[in-house]
Amino acid sequence: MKSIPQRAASIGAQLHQALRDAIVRAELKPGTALSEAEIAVRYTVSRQPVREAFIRLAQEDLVEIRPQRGTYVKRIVMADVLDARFVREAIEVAVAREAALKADEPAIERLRATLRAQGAASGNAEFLAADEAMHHEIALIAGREAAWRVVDQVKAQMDRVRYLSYTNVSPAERLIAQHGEIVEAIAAHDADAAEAAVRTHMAEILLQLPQLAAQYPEMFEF
Amino acid sequence: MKSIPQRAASIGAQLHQALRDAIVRAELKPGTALSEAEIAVRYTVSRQPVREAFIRLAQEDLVEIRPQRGTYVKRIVMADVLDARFVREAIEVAVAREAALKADEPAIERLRATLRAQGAASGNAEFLAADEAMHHEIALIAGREAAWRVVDQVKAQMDRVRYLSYTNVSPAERLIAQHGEIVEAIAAHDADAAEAAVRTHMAEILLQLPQLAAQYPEMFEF
DNA sequence: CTCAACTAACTTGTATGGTAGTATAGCAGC
DNA sequence: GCTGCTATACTACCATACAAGTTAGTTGAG
Repeated sequence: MKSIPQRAASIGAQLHQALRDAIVRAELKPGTALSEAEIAVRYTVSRQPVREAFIRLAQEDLVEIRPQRGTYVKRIVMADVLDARFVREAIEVAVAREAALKADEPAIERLRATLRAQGAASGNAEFLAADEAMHHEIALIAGREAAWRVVDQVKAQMDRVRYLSYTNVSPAERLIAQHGEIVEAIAAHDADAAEAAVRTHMAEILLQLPQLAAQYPEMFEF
Repeated sequence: MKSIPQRAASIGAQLHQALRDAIVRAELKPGTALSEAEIAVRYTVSRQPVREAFIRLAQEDLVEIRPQRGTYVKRIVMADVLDARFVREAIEVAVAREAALKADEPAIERLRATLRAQGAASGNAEFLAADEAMHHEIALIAGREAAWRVVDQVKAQMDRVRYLSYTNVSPAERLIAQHGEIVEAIAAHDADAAEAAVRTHMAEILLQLPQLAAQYPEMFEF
């Protein structure tokens, strides 16, 4: 871990990261009005970097810029979440199949390690981080880092939903068990089983969605 | 076609669109140095909107902004093209399967119409536009507009390759025949056949890539 | 009381000046 | 001829000022 000086990222980029996190974690609630000027004074920077961060966020569909009117945290649109799920399933199925073919012993051990880490996680945020690490690791094993970046972008819409409830609707053990099946399928180099396990896992969010939409209606659209 | 006044998009957004087109069509060659100031005078606007357009392009991996150094049109990275292909295949396979299940008679007729339009297309740009229309139509039939937006973004890396050669390596008849198979599979509501046809079609670019990389080495990296 | 017009306080969009970091060409010294 | 410093001409980045559009509230006429 030789993290050399590494020129600090531009203010605009830092802001983008910070705001993105806040939106995904629902600290900035859907529908909230942002304002270049307001954010600028809060972070004691000029409006320009804030504006640039907004542009990045708009391109990720996390905020909506309405010219001369204001910039708003996008409400969670049911259809968008379902579409994100669809895309994510398609990509992750293909990734998992490749991982099942390519996985060697050390790779499998790394997967099992992330599984144990997730079991030991305490708290919602930590659990979700471990969840993400697991999926990311599979992509790395398949040698599809770029594909993971697409998934990472798309799944922001899904994560917003997951962060809504501190105690997830789906119990942790259930999700960990699903992860276990994926890992074992990959370890067995069984691509079909891996595909099936991923599809089952990806269907899980469908169970949470209606309940959360009923619980937080002001955050959803439609 | 009632194109109401429709507030003109911001200069930054217009520039983004224009530059994106120019890059994908290889009018701006890979490796070219851009410059906020230079583009600004060329379009007679200030540097700020140019800067914002650059940020958008950077997020799409079409340019690389090197702080205090310059902004460059990204070279075509072989691995990126292959990854884009991988993601696109994963998504379009899933989309085609859904389309095969959902397609009704008028939808099938629209597909056949795009096929005829492609046969009548003259010139490379027109042909590629028809190609894109075909894939887009399938996504619309499946009701996966959002998924198509992801494909559209990812496939920019592939289109850059396709625009390199005015006479595509793969003859038009061959590609049209492949499209025909996809359409007929969807018309027959045969999801498995549709999947197979899409995978065959997506493999086509793999044949062009090595030849083009050899022909235009200065545009590639690695 | 009703409603239209004006005003004031917002919003994002654009232009411009200045700053700091980077690359390069030229010159001095060896 | 080669190396190392220095001036200079770039670059992206940030701050600030101004412009133009939107919205809400207030005021005044009917």
